[in-house]
Amino acid sequence: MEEPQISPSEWEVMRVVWTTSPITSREISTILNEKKDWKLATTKTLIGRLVKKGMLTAEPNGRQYDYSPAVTEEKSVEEATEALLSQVCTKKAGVTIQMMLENSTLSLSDLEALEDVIKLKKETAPLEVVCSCIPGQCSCVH
Amino acid sequence: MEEPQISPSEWEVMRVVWTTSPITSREISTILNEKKDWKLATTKTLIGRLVKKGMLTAEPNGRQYDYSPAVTEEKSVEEATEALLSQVCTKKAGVTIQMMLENSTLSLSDLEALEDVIKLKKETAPLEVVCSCIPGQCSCVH
DNA sequence: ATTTACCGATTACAGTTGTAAACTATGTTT
DNA sequence: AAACATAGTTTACAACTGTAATCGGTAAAT
Repeated sequence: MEEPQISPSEWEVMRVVWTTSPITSREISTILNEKKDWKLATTKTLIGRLVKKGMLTAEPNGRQYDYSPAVTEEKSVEEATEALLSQVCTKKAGVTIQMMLENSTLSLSDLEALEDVIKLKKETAPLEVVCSCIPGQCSCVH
Repeated sequence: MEEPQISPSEWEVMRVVWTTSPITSREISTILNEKKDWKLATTKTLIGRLVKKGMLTAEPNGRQYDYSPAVTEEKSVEEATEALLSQVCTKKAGVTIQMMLENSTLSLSDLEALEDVIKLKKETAPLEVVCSCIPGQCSCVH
């Protein structure tokens, strides 16, 4: 029952389809040639796997297909962030996000938006986050 | 020259060693039994792979080894966050971080620390982040 | 001294991922 | 009509992952 994941190479393809859809395999391949030294066959393989995983839909159009995303980029990014945060103790989510912040270039409006979110969250923020790690997988004292 | 990555299952082992080291394979296995239905052999395989990848050091102690981390958790988490952000347009780093923020439980002091970082970043923040995606992989107008 | 328990190392084996060639069928060009 | 180009599909194959059994050696227990 595990949700199929989008692998890094597959993600390259998804980004193209998220940006432009419907789109053909040849167009996807042409776009990706700017970044990846992939043969057309490689791109086709990745597209095929994404269709099988239910990440892309394939609409027949003549003798070829028009591909479109079956999942949104937002949802996919969200799942990726959840996967990341699931790997650290809940108490470390703060410093992890802080690290990302420090390592990213953000615009003034990005930062203001973040401030707004933080301001809101402060209204209901706990004094302390509870750790739910099993004993031995983080340094919190249970 | 690719840096070997820590797989999700291997990450479970790393978390134990980051928390307690030096530590033996049996101790690691015992701790993880709380969370994973792994046989001792499975844990040993993962430990072996981590040693081979240079993520753990193995110090002989009698007829067994004491394992310790060869990489820090901070550095590893940092690389994981970089990998995540490399998958989205630089212009979307802000909303991505915002999403993580919204989906996380953070303490008051976490939020205040974030505010401090943001305040500092605002001093040198650009009005707009430049996108460096190849054409077709994001919706920015180049 | 044997037997037993336990250690790391080797082998196993299917599924995923990265990367692509070969194949089949159908349009297109000459 | 024959040759060619092109679309998707099938097959390939090594590396990595998840999960574990088995093996070979040694320390401990009888």
